Amino acid sequence: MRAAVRRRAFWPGLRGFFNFLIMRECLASNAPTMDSMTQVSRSVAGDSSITRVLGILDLFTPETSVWTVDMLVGRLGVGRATVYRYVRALCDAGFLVPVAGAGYVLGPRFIEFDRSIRLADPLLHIVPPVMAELRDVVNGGQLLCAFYGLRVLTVLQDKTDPNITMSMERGRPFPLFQGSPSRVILAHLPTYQLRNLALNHQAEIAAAGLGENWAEFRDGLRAIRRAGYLAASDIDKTLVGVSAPIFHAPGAVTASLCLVRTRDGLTAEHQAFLGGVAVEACQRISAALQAFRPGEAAAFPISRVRQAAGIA
Amino acid sequence: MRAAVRRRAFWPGLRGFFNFLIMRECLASNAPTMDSMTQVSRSVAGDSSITRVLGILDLFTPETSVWTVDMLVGRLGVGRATVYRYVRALCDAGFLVPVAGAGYVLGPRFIEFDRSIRLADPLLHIVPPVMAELRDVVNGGQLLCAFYGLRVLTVLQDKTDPNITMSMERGRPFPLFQGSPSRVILAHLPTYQLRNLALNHQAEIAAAGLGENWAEFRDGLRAIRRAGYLAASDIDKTLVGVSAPIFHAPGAVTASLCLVRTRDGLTAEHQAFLGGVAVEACQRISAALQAFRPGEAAAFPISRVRQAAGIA
DNA sequence: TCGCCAATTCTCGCATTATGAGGATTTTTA
DNA sequence: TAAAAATCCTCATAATGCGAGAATTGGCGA
Repeated sequence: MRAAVRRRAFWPGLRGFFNFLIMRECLASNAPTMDSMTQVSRSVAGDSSITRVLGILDLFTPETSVWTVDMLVGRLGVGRATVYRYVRALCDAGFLVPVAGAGYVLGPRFIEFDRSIRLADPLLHIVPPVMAELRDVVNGGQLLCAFYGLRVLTVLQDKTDPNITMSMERGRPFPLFQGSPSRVILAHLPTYQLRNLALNHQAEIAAAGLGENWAEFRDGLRAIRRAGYLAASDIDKTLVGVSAPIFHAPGAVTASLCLVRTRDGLTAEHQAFLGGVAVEACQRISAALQAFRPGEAAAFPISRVRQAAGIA
Repeated sequence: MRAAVRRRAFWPGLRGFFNFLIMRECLASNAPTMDSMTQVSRSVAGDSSITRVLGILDLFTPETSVWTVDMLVGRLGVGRATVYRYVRALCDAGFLVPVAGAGYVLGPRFIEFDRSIRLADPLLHIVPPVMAELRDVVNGGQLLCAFYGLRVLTVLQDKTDPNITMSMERGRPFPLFQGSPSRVILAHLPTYQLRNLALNHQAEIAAAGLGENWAEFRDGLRAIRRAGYLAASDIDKTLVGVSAPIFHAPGAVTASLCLVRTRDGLTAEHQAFLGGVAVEACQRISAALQAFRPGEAAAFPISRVRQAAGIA
C-alpha cells in the first residue's frame, strides 16, 4: 500500500521514457515488435520454486524494467517474505539490483555473461573480418544470426547504408519461422528435427506461409536448400534479406549470414548476385569454423524439439 | 561412465581453444586476469535449491564453457536426476543450451537480457555522442563504467589510439577498490555506505592502499572528491586512467567516465587537462541524465552493503 | 527409412526445506 | 538525529525437492 504511493511517484515518468524507447524502435523499423511473440512461447514451464524464481526475470522487459516487491507479490501470488527470498537470491547472484527508493532492475550479471559468451564464441572471432571485407560489396547491412536451441537471434551487426535502419542489433530475437536468417537455418536442419517441428508448431508454420502440412513444409525447405540461399523481405517490408547458412560441421547448421538491402529498385539479378556473395562468404566462414582447431568437435548449441511436447 | 568416454572425445580440443582465448586476452592487456577476483567475492550465498541452481551458471566461465551432466554431478555433489532437473529448468528458461553429443553451454537469454538492459539504459543514449566529441581531444581511449550494486563494470568503450590495447570491453568487471573508474565512484558514495564498506571490506581496502582505518579511507576519498577527478594507473601500469563521476541525481553517483592514455611521456599538466575535460564532460552527461525526462526520479542501481555481513 | 544405444525424463516414498505471518532490524530520508 | 519505509528473521506447518531405478526419447549410423 505504501509502496503503491511511492510507485506512483516515479512511475509515470519512467513509463514515458520507455514508451519513448519503444516508439523509437518501432518507428525505426517498420516491423512490429517481435519480442512479445517469442516471449509467449517461452512460458511452457512446469511449476516449482526454481521455475518461479527464473520466471521472475522474464517479467523484466524493456517496457517494464522496474519491479517493486509489492508488484511481484501481486503478480506471483506468493507471500511477501517469499518474494523477498526470491529477490534476495537473484540479487546475491547479480541478476537483479535494487534501485533507489524501492524496486529492482536487471543486474550486471547479464552484461558479464554476454561478454563471456562473446569471448567463447568462435563465430565472433571469424566473422568480423569477413563482414568488413563484404561491406563495400553489399553496400547495405549485414547480420550474423545464431541458432540457439530453438531460437534464432542476431549476434553481430554491420551497417553501412544509413538509409537502412536495422533495429536488429545483438540480442534481438527472430521468430523461428520468419525472416530469411531463420528460414535458411530451418531449411538445413536434419529431417527428424523438421518433422518434430512440423508436429509441434503446425499453426505457426502455416501462419508464416511455410505450408499447411508436412509435405508442403518439407518441399518448401528443400527448395531453399537447393538454391543455397534465401532472399526474403517478410519482416521489414522495405528491406530484402539474403541469407546463407553457416555450418559448424558438415550438414550441421549453426548460424546464418544475412545481407540486407533496401528493397527499392533491387533487381532479381542483383538479388542473385548477393546470394552468390553470401553463399561464398558462408562457405569460407564454415571452413574456418571447422578448421579452427583441427580434429576437434566443437561445442555448438543443438536444437532439441521434445516429441512429448507436441502431444499435450 | 559412458559420458566420460564421450567427454574425452572432444574435451582436449576445446580446452586448447579456450586456453588460446585466455592467453590472447592476458597478452593483450598487461593486467592480471581480474575476473577471478570478482568471482570469488560472489559466493557468499546460503544454501537452498535456488542458490544451487543459480550457482550452476557461475560454473560456466570462459575457461570452462561446457559442462556435462556428469561433471555437474561431480561438482555439485547431488544426484544425477537432480542435476537433470536443474539443467532442465535452466534450459527451459533459455539460460543454458545443450550442445551436440552431451553437455551444456550458456544460452541465448543472456544475450537478449543484455540487449534489454542496453535499451533501458539512459546512459547509453546520452554518452555515445559525448564520447565521439571527446575522441580527438583525448586521443587515446574512453570507458564508461557503471556502478551496479557493489560492482563496477565497463558498459561502453571507445578507442582511437591503436597502441592502447584495452581489454575493457562491455561486461568486464572492475575490482571495487582498484582502478580510477571504481575509486572515483567510491569517493562519491554517501557516508553511511562508505562506513559499511570500511567495516565489511577492511582487508581489501588496505590491500588496495586506500587506508588502514576508517579515518584514512575517508580522508583519501574526500581528497578525490575535492579534486573532482582521479588519475591513476593501478590496473594496467602502462596506461593512465583519468576518471570523473556521473550523477543521476545531485549527490547520487551512478557511473564514471574514464579517459585513457599511455602513461609514457604524459606530463602532470596534461593529466590535469584531461581531468578538466573529464569533469566537464561528466557534468554535461549528469545534467542530461537528470533532465532526460524532467521531474522524474530515475531508476538507477544503488549500493547496498549489509551491515550484518560485517559481523560474521 | 529403420533400429540401436546413450542421454534424458519419469515414478514414488521419504525427508528435507520452502512457505507465510508477524515481529525485529536495517536503510533511507527529512 | 529521528522517524518511516523497506528488508530480514523466527518458527511451526505442510508442501515439495531429492535419490534410486525404470521407462522413454532422441541422435546417429547402416
